[in-house]
Amino acid sequence: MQMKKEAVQQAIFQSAKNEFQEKGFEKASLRQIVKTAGTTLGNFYNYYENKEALFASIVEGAYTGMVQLIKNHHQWESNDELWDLKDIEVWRRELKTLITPVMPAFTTPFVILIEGSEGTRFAHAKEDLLAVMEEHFMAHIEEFNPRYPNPQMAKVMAEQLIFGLVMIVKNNEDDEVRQQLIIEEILFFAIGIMGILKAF
Amino acid sequence: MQMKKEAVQQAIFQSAKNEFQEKGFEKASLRQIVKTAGTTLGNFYNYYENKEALFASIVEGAYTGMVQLIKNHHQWESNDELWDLKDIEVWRRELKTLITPVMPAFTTPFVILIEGSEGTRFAHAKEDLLAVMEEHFMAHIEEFNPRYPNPQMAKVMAEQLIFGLVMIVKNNEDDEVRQQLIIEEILFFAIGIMGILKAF
Amino acid sequence: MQMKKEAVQQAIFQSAKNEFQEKGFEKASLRQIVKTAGTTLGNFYNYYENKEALFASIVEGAYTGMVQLIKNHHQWESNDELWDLKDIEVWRRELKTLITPVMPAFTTPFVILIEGSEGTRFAHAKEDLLAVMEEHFMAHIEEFNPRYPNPQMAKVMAEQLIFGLVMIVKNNEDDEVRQQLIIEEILFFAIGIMGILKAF
Amino acid sequence: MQMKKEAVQQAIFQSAKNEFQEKGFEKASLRQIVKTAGTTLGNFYNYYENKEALFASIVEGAYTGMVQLIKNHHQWESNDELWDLKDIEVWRRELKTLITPVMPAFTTPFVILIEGSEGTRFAHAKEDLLAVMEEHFMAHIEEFNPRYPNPQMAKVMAEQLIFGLVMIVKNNEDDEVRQQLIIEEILFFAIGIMGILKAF
DNA sequence: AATGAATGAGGGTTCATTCAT
DNA sequence: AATGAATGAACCCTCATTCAT
Repeated sequence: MQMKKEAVQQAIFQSAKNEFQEKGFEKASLRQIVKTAGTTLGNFYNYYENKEALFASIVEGAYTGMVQLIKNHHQWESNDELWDLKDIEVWRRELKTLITPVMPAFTTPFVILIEGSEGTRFAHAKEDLLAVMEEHFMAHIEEFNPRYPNPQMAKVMAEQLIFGLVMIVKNNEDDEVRQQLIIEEILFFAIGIMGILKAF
Repeated sequence: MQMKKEAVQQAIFQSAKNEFQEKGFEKASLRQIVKTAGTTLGNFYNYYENKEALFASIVEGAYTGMVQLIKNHHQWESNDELWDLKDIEVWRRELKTLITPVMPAFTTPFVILIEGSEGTRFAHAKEDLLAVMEEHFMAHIEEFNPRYPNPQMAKVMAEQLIFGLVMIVKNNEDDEVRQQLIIEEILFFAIGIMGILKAF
Repeated sequence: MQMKKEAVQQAIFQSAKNEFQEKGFEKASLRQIVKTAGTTLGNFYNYYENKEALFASIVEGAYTGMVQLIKNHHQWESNDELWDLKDIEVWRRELKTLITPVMPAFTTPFVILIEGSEGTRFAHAKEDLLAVMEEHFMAHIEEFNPRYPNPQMAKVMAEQLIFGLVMIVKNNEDDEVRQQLIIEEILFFAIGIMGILKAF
Repeated sequence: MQMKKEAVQQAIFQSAKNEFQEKGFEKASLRQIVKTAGTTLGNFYNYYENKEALFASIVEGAYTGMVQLIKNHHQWESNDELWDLKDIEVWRRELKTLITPVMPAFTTPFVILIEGSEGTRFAHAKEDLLAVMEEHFMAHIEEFNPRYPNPQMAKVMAEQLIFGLVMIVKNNEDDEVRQQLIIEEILFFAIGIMGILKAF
């Protein structure tokens, strides 16, 4: 019973994407993955070196994309004059052009990378992204209201925003929809933060 | 070597709370729990029927509390006249009185219930809370801007808010701090949502 | 079906000693060991941390004994005036008093340590002993015939002597017999070496 | 990508020789062998029936050579008048002419046959050779000192001599050097044995 | 001649749970 | 109340071998 190589590889890859998204790296079972893919455990090792290599093959692209994003994160700030605009629709348009080029980053592998990489060499990815985001939020607090008494919110915000992005990707297959929701998400954060900072 | 019954039970209970919070139900190891508790695997079964019963003992209170909260969630709406207040400090004061009675709900067991109950009979708890919250956010959309083109954000908001509460509890031991951050969190959501809804 | 703890531990230990001696660490099968010991694989881990810990429990004593022997190996030289004695029976008596205190080193665990420790943290033991022995033989060559044209024999001698000791232990259970044969072995080496060195 | 048949066969053969010498039959990995040989597992079976057939192809010559040597071993004795010669240099010359014709026997395949054939139909080869050698040494004991109280040394000697030959071949590539060391080895044994026998 | 897909058995290890003591 | 011996299933992984292409 022989299949085309690529077909099995693809079957394993897809099956693994599902399993890893549902359970994360550690809880995911190779036995389950290969069963769903319609092959055997022994045969799996004709396609991937081991469990972690399979995981890496799924997540690697998302990881390097994320690293790039982090490296260029100072560019985000450059557009912060937005904050002064009164018309929210202008924000939406601006955000759209800003977001479009990084949209490829927000796919299922990104979700797996953030939520499911404990136990792998990518485990630090989430922390790294988190650190950058927290710093970013902290900078905003410093800028707009250095006397804001709850700076711990910067971390909460960071975790929440990343989690929100993950949820958007997870619950929506369509690229267009994802982009629109991400725009709303960012808008929501911008407005919310300005709101709680302004008042003190 | 015999200890007072209650002391052992407490040791197991505390140790389990840590283990379950760190790893969730499925990844948590009874061997690790009893080792930290200073007893043995065999003895464990003198105190709890099995792994899930131990989990239940930790999470049950938080669960029934959550169910109560959900049952009474129509009361939340009643105070939504808040939304019209201009002075954000008034909101903060109002929220404080609103939040205080439900603060006991937001403790470690709540975190475990939401994040770590996969594989137990409490697995649905998160979904239930989520459904109510989503409905709640949806109602706000309906009320303030029925033509808002991204109603999927209701679910994102719901997941995000719950996650935010979990993060606040997880990262802050002090009750006072927790409460303050939860107030900021809710404020943040209120302002953010109003912001993205208003404009259309 | 419950046995006395010590009985099972002993059964595993003995079974493992056989298996390790026959196959060495890497080829030895835990499944085979526990089957011979009359227990199950799962139960094995109630007695030993893992395969290597079991191996270590067998070999550790022999290893530290060997290290001591090596540390004190300069004492061997001090008695080399023996070499001048004409009467071989005097040698035998001298060797007996020399050998007696180190006899406990030459047991089955020593055999396993030398022959079967590849793949464990004891893998270097054989090399260490070898190096000391080779150096020892080389010193004799230097002393008695620095012009001997085949100094590579020092290494061959070293490997052969160690191997001979291992064989003696392996093929003879009785302590008395072992000691006598070891004496003959050393005598044999002494005479043989002097013989091939003298002539040049 | 097709190679000349013989070239592939040779590549496998050489690669296998290394692998079998390093690890022995059972621990040797066909996957490793074919990888080093630059071909694939599947293709391997176009050249050899299975793992053991490959092993046999390497070892067969050494085995039949050894069998011949054993069959003719009575000839060894015929030259034992050597033992009476006083001048060791004469022995060396005599041994050289005696050894030269059998030198082709002492090559890598011989090493593999002796050290690495466990798990194959050649497993008994070492025992066979050993038996003959032991008998040989025993005969010397009978001849020179029938009252020697440690006849078990015959077996030790046999094992040691074979092992020594293996070590010499293993550690020295050059044929000339091998031959010289083998001569020294035999000399060493002759002198050593005479030494320990004489005295009783 | 050559590839690599597929199988099935075996390797060491961890786990929750049961039960005799 | 407490121990730890015992089980059986599941985990990831490697292996020699077969076979369709």
